[in-house]
Amino acid sequence: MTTSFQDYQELYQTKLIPLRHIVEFEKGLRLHDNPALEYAAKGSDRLFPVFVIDPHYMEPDPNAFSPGSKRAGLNRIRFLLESLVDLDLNLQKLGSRLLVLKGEPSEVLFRCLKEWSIKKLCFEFDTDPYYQALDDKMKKYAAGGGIEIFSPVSHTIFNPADIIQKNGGRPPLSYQSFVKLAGEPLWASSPISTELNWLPPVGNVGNCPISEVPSINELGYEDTQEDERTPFKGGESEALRRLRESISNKEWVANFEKPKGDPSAFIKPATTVLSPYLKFGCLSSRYFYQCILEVQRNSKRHTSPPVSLLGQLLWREFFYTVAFGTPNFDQMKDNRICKQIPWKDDDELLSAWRDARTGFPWIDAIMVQLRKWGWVHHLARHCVACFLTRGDLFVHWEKGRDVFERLLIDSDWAINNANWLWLSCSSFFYQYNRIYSPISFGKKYDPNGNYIRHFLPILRDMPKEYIYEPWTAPLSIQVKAKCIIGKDYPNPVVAHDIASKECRQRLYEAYELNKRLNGKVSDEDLKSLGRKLEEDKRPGSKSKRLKQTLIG
DNA sequence: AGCTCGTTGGTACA
DNA sequence: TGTACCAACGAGCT
Repeated sequence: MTTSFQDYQELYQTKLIPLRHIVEFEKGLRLHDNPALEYAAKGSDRLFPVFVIDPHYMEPDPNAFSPGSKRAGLNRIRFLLESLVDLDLNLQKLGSRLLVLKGEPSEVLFRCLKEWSIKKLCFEFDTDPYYQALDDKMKKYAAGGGIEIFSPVSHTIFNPADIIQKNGGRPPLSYQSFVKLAGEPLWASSPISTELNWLPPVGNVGNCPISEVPSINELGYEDTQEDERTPFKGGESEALRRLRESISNKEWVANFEKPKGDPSAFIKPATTVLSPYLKFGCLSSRYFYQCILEVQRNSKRHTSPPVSLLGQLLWREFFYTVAFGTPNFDQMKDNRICKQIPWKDDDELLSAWRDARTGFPWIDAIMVQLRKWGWVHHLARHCVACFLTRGDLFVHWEKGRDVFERLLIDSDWAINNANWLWLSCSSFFYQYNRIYSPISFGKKYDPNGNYIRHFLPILRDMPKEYIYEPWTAPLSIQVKAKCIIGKDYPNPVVAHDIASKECRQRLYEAYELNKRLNGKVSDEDLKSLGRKLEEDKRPGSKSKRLKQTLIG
């Protein structure tokens, strides 16, 4: 004989069956300011803190271009595992623990809900398409089973849906209009909860296969050497330590100006490096916001958005909002805010860029740091993204996006795609004449080339006069520096002066096409422009025309 | 239709 | 270190 749903209701009310809740962690790997966790804990007798290891995300992929899974490089997987270990430890301090399960997340969760007779399922609201799909499945299932779902917005400061609604159903497309719409968060003047001092005990897990947080080896990876690993350690504890360290220098916080940061600083990075902790929710963006606000209130003067530290958090909010409100945000096709541009499909140029073989030391050093550390300075990201797309190689921004998405420990679906749209002049930013020089930009910050020497040791002994353009060094100098260009270090894949001019011309024509067709550019239109541009490139081509003739 | 403004360019010149 | 010039974009507002 089975027990009906109504019978269960009565049993719960009379407390014959303890009230069992699940808090499921996706991002939000923290105890502080975690509304889903607090709500799940409230009024429950048994709390099951769950994390599901999705093989799709975590299983080794031997075909990938770098160690890791299909979707994530090993540095980010390690960062995630460290964050889970820390979360588990922090839960244990309150008499709870993290229950790790493996499998397709919705299947695993359905089973848990059934096996543990769960009444409430709580998880943080997530705007990423991958989690939206999962969360929708869970909501449908729960609705059919009389299970309450609580899914608060706590990964971002503002609710993207609110902002979009305020703007008449479409996301604002400029930073300033976003800031105006967003205003101050409701809780800006009243402290948010950051202390959690009690959790209900974990219930009997029955037949569900629970494991500890796996190690890298247990997931099937061979561990990399220490100098190939990111120096940044995952977890809430490390996030809060880093936060306190950053904000302890009040003057630095108050006077922060992003564009003035030094992209070549690597012993002590010019920014907080809190991005990976925000990405995984080891650090609450709302708590971070509150901390910065407090420093500003106690300072005589401080910088303002967009360049201030608070302004950086608002960029994150802006991009989350646009990404949430724009269908096909992560591609050029069928993306209403993305310019249609006939990018080249050139795997050789792409792999030269990806594998740090462009022959431009500034670019290659950044790509080495990206691969080893999983983090590079914001402006360094700009340089390599511009170089790959509109600046020099004219390779599709989606290709570069994929590489960043894999290698960055802070790679975040909304922010990564937004920045590639930005840097490729596909959306948000359109001044395609402004191209970062792969030679002079880095030199400005680091004339001696210390950054290059560190990440490209083959160029360690190259005199500073040539280190940004080693192909110009006389052979005798190359011999003395033990680095022959073309043998020990590659020749440049393009001549920057020529390549960048050509890119400008291509962008000009693509913009003209978008204007003429009012953004409705078909595949055929794009292909035909692509062919025309290739034709123009040929020396002595009859169809070669300059901008001036087109304007006239 | 016209206006202002825009997270962070490069180069030449004072 | 500051400024003019390059060439001239779109979003959002009036």
